[in-house]
Amino acid sequence: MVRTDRPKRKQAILNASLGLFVHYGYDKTTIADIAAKTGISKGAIYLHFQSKTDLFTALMLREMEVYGETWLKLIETDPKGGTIGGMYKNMLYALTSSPLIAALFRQDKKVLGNSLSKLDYRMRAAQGQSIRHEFIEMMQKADAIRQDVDPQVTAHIMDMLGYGLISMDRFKAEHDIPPLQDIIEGIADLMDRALTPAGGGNSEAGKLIIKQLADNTRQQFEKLEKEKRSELP
Amino acid sequence: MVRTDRPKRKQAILNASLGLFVHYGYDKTTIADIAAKTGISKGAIYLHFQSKTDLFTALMLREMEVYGETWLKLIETDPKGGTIGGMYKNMLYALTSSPLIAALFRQDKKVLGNSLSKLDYRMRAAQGQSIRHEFIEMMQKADAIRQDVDPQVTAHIMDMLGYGLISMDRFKAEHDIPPLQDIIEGIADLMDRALTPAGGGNSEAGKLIIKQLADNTRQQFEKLEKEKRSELP
DNA sequence: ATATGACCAATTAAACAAAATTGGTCAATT
DNA sequence: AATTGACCAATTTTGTTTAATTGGTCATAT
Repeated sequence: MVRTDRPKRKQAILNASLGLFVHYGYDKTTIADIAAKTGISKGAIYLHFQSKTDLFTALMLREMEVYGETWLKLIETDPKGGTIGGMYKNMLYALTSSPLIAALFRQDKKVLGNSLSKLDYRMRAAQGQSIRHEFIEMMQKADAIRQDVDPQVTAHIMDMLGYGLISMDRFKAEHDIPPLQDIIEGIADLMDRALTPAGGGNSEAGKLIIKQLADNTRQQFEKLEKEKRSELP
Repeated sequence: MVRTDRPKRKQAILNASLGLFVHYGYDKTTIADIAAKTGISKGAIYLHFQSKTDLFTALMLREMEVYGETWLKLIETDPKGGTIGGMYKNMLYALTSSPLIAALFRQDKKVLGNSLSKLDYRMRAAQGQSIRHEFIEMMQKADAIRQDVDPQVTAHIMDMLGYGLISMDRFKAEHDIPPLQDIIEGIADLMDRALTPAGGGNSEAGKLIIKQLADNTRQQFEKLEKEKRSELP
């Protein structure tokens, strides 16, 4: 009777698989690999997860929650978190802090595997994590963004930048890309200058909306996780 | 002796192949296809081009020149062509006006073929068509861009937007993408607001530099074409 | 001189079998 | 009760052979 801390081991498995999935991709990572890296046997994996797909989904959900929490923490900490630039900056920092979420965001088949469609429907729910134009509209109503910009177009441009941030390495050599932090700060500066209303805008109201959005996102992820947990008693 | 206008037929071949290359890609487009679409025989193709690679290179060079000329014309016509936003807008319009150049810019293997490396070295010369930070610096010296932005980062962000403009359809559904023109105008507006110096900047000096850049690019392409033409008498 | 299309060598794709790998199970062990 | 790892069916990869396609040529025709 070798008692082990079940939740702890479960996390250890997820930790080991995170590195493997990011490095080798879903298809090329085997259960045996994960077991070996965790330091347990193959069978033990199935004491915690029904299947490989199930393991991957669980990992994704965990990462999503980390992402949401990181984001929320950044917003609360950042005194400039109420401006559109500050908000975007924090979102990008959170995004780039989790390589798996970044892979999901850019629909990276190398990482996500070639049979992405077979994966849990929850994955797809989270894929729509792009900037919604409704959010831009809310920020406009709160006077945190200039009234005369097109919400659809602005949201799309923000998506382009988010996409570019995690994909440019495919098309530009590493040494031609400035440090990630510099790019993010540059984008934030650009956004602030271009989108802040003439009078400076209402930063407090902005912060409230952004907090709402981040919390919404986090709750959504949490709900997905609960949904999943309740599947198997 | 069925006299035909050689240059005219050569262009007809290039016209036919442009559509085929863009639609089916380099690898899946056969010489027979091109001949059929042009309405001539397979052998006749080789009266104008040494090889398939040669044909493709010639087409690319032609498209590059069209791109350069389109750009230059837009700059000269546009009264706001001296601002950074105006400049970028015109570049993007020119870029999106040629699907092959766009494919080259985003290194699209589907279109360019899987053995891109075997293609003419000239192709690779033209791949480096990203925004150079030296250009941003020149614009700063001419007081057409704010002094306090980082040239490297700004150039890179512009690259990200250019890349996003021609690649987002891979990652967002067609119906979630605003009309191309709206995006380009939106980006130009963003650039102008964020990068124009406080006093409004020196638009005339800016225009001069931009014209120089565009003309430089065009001349570079022209030189490549001459280089190529002189290879076979 | 210009153009054609049958023809060929060479590359690529299809088909198939054989070998190896992998997700998942379970009797045996601790 | 917890854990293991040999085991298995099923899928994936690899190797091989055959068939089809394709870039390019050239004798022939106009």
